[in-house]
Amino acid sequence: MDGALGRELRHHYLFSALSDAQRERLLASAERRRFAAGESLFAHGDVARRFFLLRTGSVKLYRLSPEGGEKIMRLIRPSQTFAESTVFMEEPRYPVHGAGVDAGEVVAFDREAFLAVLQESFATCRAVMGQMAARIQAHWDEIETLALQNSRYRVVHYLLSLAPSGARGRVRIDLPARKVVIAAHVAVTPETLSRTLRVLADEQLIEVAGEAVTILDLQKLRQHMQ
Amino acid sequence: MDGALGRELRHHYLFSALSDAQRERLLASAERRRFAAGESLFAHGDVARRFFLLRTGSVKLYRLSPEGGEKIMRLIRPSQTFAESTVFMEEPRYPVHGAGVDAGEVVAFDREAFLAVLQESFATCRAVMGQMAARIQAHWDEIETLALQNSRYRVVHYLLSLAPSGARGRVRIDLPARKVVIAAHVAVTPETLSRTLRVLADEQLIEVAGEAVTILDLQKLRQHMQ
DNA sequence: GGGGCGCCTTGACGGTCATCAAGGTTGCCC
DNA sequence: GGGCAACCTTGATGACCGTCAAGGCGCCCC
Repeated sequence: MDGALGRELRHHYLFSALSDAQRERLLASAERRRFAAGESLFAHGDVARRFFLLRTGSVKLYRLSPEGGEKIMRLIRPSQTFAESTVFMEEPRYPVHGAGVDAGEVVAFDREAFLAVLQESFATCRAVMGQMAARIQAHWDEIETLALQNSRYRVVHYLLSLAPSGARGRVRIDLPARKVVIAAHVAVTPETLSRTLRVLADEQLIEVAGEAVTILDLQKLRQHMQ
Repeated sequence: MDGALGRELRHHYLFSALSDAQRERLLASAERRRFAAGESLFAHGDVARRFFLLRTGSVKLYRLSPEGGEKIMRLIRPSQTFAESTVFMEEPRYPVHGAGVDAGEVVAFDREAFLAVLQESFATCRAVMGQMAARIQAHWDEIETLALQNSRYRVVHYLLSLAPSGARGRVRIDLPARKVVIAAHVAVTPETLSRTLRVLADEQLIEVAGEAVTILDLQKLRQHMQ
């Protein structure tokens, strides 16, 4: 057992309402797993016996288009959980592919063990439901982004979604991944992403330096969406 | 109290695990509401005190794009619930607009009352979580659809999503709404939808008669997506 | 330091689809 | 039946963005 991991769980809000004994039970059936960049964690359609907590590195959830293009549906950052929703499916199967972007480590929790613990803790049930509600809301946002006809709006919408909610004025953003990955996430080609950022920079709306994007005036950029 | 509604709830899987007393408590705080075509039920950003069960008619959940175009995110059919996820938000606000498409009636349940009942019923918690998991999966599918670059794929993908899962060969589908509405749902213009259906018909893949679309060969249409 | 390899950028071109505009079809009401 | 209003279809045009191709830039390793 790993003390650091135990502490991490105690502060993770999916697990914070559990007793120490319950957390230990969960961890007893969990598996820690290192993964390399590009390594697959699970495939779309696989039977889902586990869900995950990312400790380090980054992970992409994606699907493959008919032509083989990969559409990234979500980028996972450390201390986020993913594939929790499979826990509640009648016939649990992963609805997407999951693979490493940058090497790291996940904790893979056992579905059955988690369900057993949930049964004893309404507070944790609520946390899980809250988490899923947040996911659903994030999906609405993403669906909205993708439905935006032109790529410029999609990119701007995405940049705005990365800015802290309370922010104003000048905001520095670190892109969570390489630009190819970002492009796959907003459903444009890397070329178009590059060009779009260029135009935005030319219009003095942003500055780009590698993976650091600075929004020069948040309000002004927001207005551009209207 | 309405006996028919009570019976309906007993067979709805979000409520079926409740005792009669619990169902009555819920209904006591619920409101029945008739709505007209186009009438708003709630606006994006409104504080959410209620979630809904549609009894008759149809409802659209949508957002407005910068230019004022309306992107329909989900079409609700009778006996479906919607906006359940707001129940679990810290600061509950509707994440989309909701309005009638065809006139009908909803039951509006009180958020707090539902939470109180949930606390007493793990089985219902599980049903809710299952429901939300299904929503999340549906969202993945929709996000995938929208990320598909060309409109033809989007339309075909949508038609396929309407076919019963076990079906084969010739399948008749009734579009769940007028074509303008469908178009807004797959994020194309009505003109493009019309042309796309025309082409598919010319290629002997489907037949269109008003709101009835017949897929002539399901397998063949599926292959067209690869 | 130089070569090679990713990654990103820039350019040219063509297909797809949104837009604008007009015509057709259906159903309803007087 | 005639007129009107939705809704849908069809046509013409042009902008946008995906594709292909080439060039630049940083980084690592020899």
